Amino acid sequence: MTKIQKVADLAGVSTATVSRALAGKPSVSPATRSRVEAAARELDYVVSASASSLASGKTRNVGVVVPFIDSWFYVSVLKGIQRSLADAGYDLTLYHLDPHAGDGQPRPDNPRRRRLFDEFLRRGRVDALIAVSLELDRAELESLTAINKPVVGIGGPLPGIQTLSLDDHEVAKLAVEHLLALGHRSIAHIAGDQDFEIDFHLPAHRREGWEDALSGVGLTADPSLLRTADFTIAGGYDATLQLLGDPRISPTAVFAASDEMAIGAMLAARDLGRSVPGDLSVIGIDGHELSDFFGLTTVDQFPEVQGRHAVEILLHQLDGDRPEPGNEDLPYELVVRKSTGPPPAAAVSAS
Amino acid sequence: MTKIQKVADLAGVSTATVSRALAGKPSVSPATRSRVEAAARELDYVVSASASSLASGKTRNVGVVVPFIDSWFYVSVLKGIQRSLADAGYDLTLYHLDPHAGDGQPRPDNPRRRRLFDEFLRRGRVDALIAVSLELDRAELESLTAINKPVVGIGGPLPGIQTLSLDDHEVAKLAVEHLLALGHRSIAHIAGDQDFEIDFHLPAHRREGWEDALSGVGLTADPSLLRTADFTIAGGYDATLQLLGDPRISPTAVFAASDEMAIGAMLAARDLGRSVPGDLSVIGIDGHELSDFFGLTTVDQFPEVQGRHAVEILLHQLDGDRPEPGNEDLPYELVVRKSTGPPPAAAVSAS
DNA sequence: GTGAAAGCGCTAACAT
DNA sequence: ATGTTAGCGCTTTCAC
Repeated sequence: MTKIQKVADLAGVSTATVSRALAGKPSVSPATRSRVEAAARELDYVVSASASSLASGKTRNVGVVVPFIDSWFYVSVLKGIQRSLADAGYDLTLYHLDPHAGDGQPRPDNPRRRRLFDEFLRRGRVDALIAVSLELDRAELESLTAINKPVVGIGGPLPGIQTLSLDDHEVAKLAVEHLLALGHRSIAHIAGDQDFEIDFHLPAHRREGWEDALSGVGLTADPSLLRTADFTIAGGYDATLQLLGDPRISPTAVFAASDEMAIGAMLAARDLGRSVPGDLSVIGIDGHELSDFFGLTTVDQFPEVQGRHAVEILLHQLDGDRPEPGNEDLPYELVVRKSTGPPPAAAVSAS
Repeated sequence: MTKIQKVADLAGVSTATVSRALAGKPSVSPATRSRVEAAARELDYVVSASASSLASGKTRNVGVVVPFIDSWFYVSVLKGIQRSLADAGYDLTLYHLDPHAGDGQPRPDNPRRRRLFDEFLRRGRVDALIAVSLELDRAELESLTAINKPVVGIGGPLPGIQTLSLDDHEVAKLAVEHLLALGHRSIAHIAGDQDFEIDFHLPAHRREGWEDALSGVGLTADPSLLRTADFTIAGGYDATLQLLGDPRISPTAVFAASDEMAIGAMLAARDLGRSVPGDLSVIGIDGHELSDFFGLTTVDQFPEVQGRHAVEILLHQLDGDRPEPGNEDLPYELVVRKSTGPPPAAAVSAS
């Protein structure tokens, strides 16, 4: 392995100058810089990450913690993060804390989780951290502030930390208002179930958005029009089977808390011989890659952009900018496709 | 930050002993060991990753290179890798080399790719590397062997490197033979398109498996029964529309090179009023999470297990075991669900 | 089984 | 603009 001294010798300068030249510091004359660069290239020299980190205290590596790595949303966010980080010359160390695998609630005594906070993050392997949909308890927040490294959270709020999050309440309201504007009055909701409440009560916020949009036009959310599912296509399918099979209700539209559940709803409607949107309108939230294929109307939340934005903030903080604790709302956008339309004439006249 | 000297002081031993005790070395008396552990706990001490790496040459970090991070297969492999690595106390640094974003073919001059091999991997940030579906050229293979770190490839073969791979030819043959055994004689194939040939010619191998299975029973693969698509549901849907719309052919079954394309085929058949498997049988390859929901018959390739297995091999090599260059076949399994059945009676009598 | 001491390879004052 | 030097915090011979 070639080390810095050799490069210094070949270039006829000191190791300090080599270090400066290669780090792109301004205080190096152009001539020297190019001689050093030539020598480094000649010798195929690459700085040792550990030596550099030890001496400088910087790793050029960012940790990312996600609750799931096999769900579309998190993967999209991760993709955005990875791209931006790579472009900035940073590595990305991936940590996974599956709340469904016991990495969730029982915080104080969850070994995986403790280990992440007590060991992995404190080994000094990362310069900063991005926490996606992680609700942290007091102790964890303290660990984070104790290591004194920039942290940005996607999903929030998190006290003392800069976070980005979607206004789930407003997003849901927008989706339901789209249906109301089309004339729907019996709007069912497929909410995320308990297991996902860990993410800052996302299911509850979206459910409340549904309720509020309805009361906005003088309607009350009918509990029998509410079903919960696990955010998957299969879950949405089952929930819709229940909704459409119940003779006591007759929803003309379904608002699902995720695109995957909405797609499940579309498939269920079709299997029951109901046309979408002729007999039933369906809307989701996400901007999932499949929503275009299925012609699903949705509220896009641009997860990849979320990841990119988080990195941007982090890089600023690493550049020395002061963090601005608090929560920033993320952009979203209603994308109307073919799964929503006016309610069937029968329903309108009946109401 | 607490450092090792403080722990040594508190425990009344030298820093060398603290290092040994905490690293679990055998040459420490039980009494000393527990005193050191207590002191470390008391002081909330965690070793500095960079100092440790610099002194020992080991990072306890593994690099993983994937071509895509937003496709089901790679995410599943990644999940398996991440879990196993975390359990073994290793971190995982994620590198992404998108062949579709110009990170593919033009190897010698692709900056992203060069940078990964020339810089990132040589900075000494990782102890080992897992390359998923990466076909490496001579120069890259040399870089890898030059850094003299364990490497295992998923997808292969790669000269001089230990690889794991699916026997795509056999897997495809099995899928088609399943259809043949049910009595099908007109079997279409939706192959992966050119863009994916980069992965060790996976599309070609699967297509050849289709051809060979057919010739095994004296049939010839009809070129008009072959379509290509991009491995997505939408792609499979379109391809199937073409296949079923062409009046000159009348396939009774479709073998798709991936589950997502197979699901697209099922949806297309349904939209055209053909029942699956009544009018058309469909089989895929993957074991995708959606295949169960759609009742898709498939050949499962257990991607998560692939990831776990790769880590297992790596850890052995890291433990000092000699690598065994060469390729190892991965397990697969035919999973019969409801998308395949005998061909319609009309087709059978017509043949 | 434990300690002393010599690095690991680089960066950052400080000096010039 | 460049060189000198003192670490960064740990691990690992080598002694004992």
